[in-house]
Amino acid sequence: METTSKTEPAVERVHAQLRSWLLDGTLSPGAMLSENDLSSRLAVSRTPVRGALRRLEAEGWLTIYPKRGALVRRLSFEEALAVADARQVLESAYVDAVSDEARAELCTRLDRMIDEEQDEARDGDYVKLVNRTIDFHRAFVEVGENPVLLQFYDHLRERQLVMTLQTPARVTGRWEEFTREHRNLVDLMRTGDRESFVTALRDHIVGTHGPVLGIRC
Amino acid sequence: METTSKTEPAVERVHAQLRSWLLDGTLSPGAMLSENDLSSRLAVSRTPVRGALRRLEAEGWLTIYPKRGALVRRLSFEEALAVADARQVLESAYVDAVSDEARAELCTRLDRMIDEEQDEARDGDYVKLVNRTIDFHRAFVEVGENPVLLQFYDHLRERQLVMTLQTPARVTGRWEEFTREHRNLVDLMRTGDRESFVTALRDHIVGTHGPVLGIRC
DNA sequence: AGAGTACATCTTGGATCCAAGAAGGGATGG
DNA sequence: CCATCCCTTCTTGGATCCAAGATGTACTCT
Repeated sequence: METTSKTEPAVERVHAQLRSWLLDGTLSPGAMLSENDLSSRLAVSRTPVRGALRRLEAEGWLTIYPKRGALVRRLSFEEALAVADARQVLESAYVDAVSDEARAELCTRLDRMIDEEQDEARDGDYVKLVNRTIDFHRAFVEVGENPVLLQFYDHLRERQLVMTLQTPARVTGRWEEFTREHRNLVDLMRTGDRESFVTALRDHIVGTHGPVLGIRC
Repeated sequence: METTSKTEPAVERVHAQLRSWLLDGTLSPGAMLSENDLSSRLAVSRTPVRGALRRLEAEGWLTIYPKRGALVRRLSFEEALAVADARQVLESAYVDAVSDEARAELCTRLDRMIDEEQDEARDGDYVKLVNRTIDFHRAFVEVGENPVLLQFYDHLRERQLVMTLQTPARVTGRWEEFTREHRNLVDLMRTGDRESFVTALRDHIVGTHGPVLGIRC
């Protein structure tokens, strides 16, 4: 039987720490990681660090060059486009492939989320606002109730997050526009008009991440 | 130990070997892996084995229970359904989201593949036939020219492959039907009728994978 | 002086050592 | 006779040791 272990292995802690450093920009793409440095900084030996690096490599965060070191992967322009396109595919996957009740339920939920978006935009709480928009887009995938796709989607968003961290904050005063586009997406979702939804979503994603992709890479 | 190729680290070889063992059924779901056993069998120390296990864990093949060992993951019924659904989402992603020329080109290519399917079905070359059908379905994703999605798709197929290896039942006499359904899919793709394509694809995948809830087609 | 080479140093990869914990078995008590 | 507890043994996780390769520098030869 599987019982929960009392003590968490060091490799888990190291992996979690490195992962959070990757997500908050402490370790940015192009950085070269030293096992010695990490092990001394985390007060463990090189063994758990190596295990964590292997995992992060398999997760697509790093590329390990034999005898040379671990490099934090930087997405190419083509890969960044592919990530955005993949997001678009997943978010529009269930527009016309889910029951009417589920779709109606989703739309009321989305409406609530947009209302909260507007409140937070008024309050100027940008951090919450960003999280809210992430949840908004994620909801289009959640409705499919497919944990495999959802996990992959989260992976895509993490990659995008790292890319945006690289660019100097440029999202400032377009919240009104975003909210309007979000409302439009919900309307199209409600009517089940897949064709229009796809094009609107593409414009929205390209309009949001396009500058990031174009300016910086 | 000293004559190992200097360009390829041992951990790479171990990882590749374990991966192939997972794909050919030598290591089947539910198996418990022993580091000592693997290291002696592969004539390396436990160190590269551990690294390979970490990578395989991150790739979703194993779950490592601390202080207990590595278990080859067995997909639950719900996960198997999710994988099949995810495949369906990806294969139908570009039915109406790609240029007419690309779609026409794809369809002629698919027609050729079905012709070769029939040839091989006549010859009774089932191994080639299975690979051909895999290529057939993959082509629907390839047309999107999205390496990120394609890699994910391959991952899904690998998981399905392992599941089919688990089931002793082999589908042998339904090739005519499969070919007919494939022709139908190409027709729907050619007209760009997404609605019908999705339902036909769902029936096809469920019809083939449902009975054993492993894979086939 | 410039280029090529040899060396010194640093880092990673593999092997080994040691400790902690989990599984199994046997003894003991109810 | 069965359940519980302890002890032995085995496996994994972490730390350390050693070797091989890569980098950078300084020296030498033309």
